Amino acid sequence: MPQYWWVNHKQTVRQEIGGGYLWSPKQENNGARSQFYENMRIANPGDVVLSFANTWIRHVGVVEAHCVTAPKPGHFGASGAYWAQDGWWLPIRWTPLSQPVRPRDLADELAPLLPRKHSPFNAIRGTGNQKAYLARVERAVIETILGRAGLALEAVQAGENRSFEQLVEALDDEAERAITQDLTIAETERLEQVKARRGQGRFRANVSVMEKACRITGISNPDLLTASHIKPWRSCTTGTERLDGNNGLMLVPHIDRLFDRGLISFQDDGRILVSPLLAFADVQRLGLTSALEESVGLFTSGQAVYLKYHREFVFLREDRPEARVRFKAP
DNA sequence: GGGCGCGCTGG
DNA sequence: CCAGCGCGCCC
Repeated sequence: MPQYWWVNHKQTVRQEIGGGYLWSPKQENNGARSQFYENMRIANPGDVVLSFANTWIRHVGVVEAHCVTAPKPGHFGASGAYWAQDGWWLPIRWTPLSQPVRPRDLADELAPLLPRKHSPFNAIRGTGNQKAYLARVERAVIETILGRAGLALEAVQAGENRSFEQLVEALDDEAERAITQDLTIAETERLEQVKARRGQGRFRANVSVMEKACRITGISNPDLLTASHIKPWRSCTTGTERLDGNNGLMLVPHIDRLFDRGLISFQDDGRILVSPLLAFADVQRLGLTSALEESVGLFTSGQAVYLKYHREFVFLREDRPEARVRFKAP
């Protein structure tokens, strides 16, 4: 069953509609959790989203794939200058409404359908709710809005979504262009940084020195392992970060993706943490259950330490204390 | 299209 | 309580 969402995004509506995505920070600037940002991770492919901006709903979208960690889009410009550099990126296939809808005109109909908390819209005042970004709504809200727009929900859902791999490729292509166009970096160095995107070259060599097997599955055959970034390659801001073996794990490829989505991660005591968003069936299918049982004590002094922070994980090494991030209990 | 006040959320 | 943040409104 799909879920239904409503996004308030006046500040970035042009970029997000034009680019076919939603982007949000992972937490508020003071580190506080935001349900509206967490919803970016809860959204599934096939979910339906209403786009609200400047008092109008002008687009409806279908979520194309799960969110991934990604840097703040460069073309946001001055909008959201205070947002963190890294956030959640959720690909959306948008459809414009030939008859845009002003929810204020439907306030009486919407009032009983909207949630009491985390509502994107105040039906009494007839205004969008400040603070709300991606908000969960009932199917009936979508049907009411689309009914007024003269558009069937089925027509919106019909159509091909791009695959997760295609979308992530396109996202990474952007980061790669930035590197290849940066002529302040020597050409050989640019090449190595680009190779690191695929877990190849000097990056792989650096990681393999310290990581001899996949820490989740225990697989040690190098042919089956990908050199994966802990801080994703597309989010790295320096060549050092892109090539640093400290910023890597040898993982089997589908585990690599789970890291990218923040669904599995290491705690600083070495335990593997599985996000509640990952279904238990997935955990079993991946063969993670035994790893979970035996996961305590994977790390010894001097090895990489992983910290849980609002269900997102950053890494640090004891030999790089300047990069230390304070542990915050969930 | 950018700045300011307002009201909801979370700490 | 206060801080943060995105809307409505204003220009």
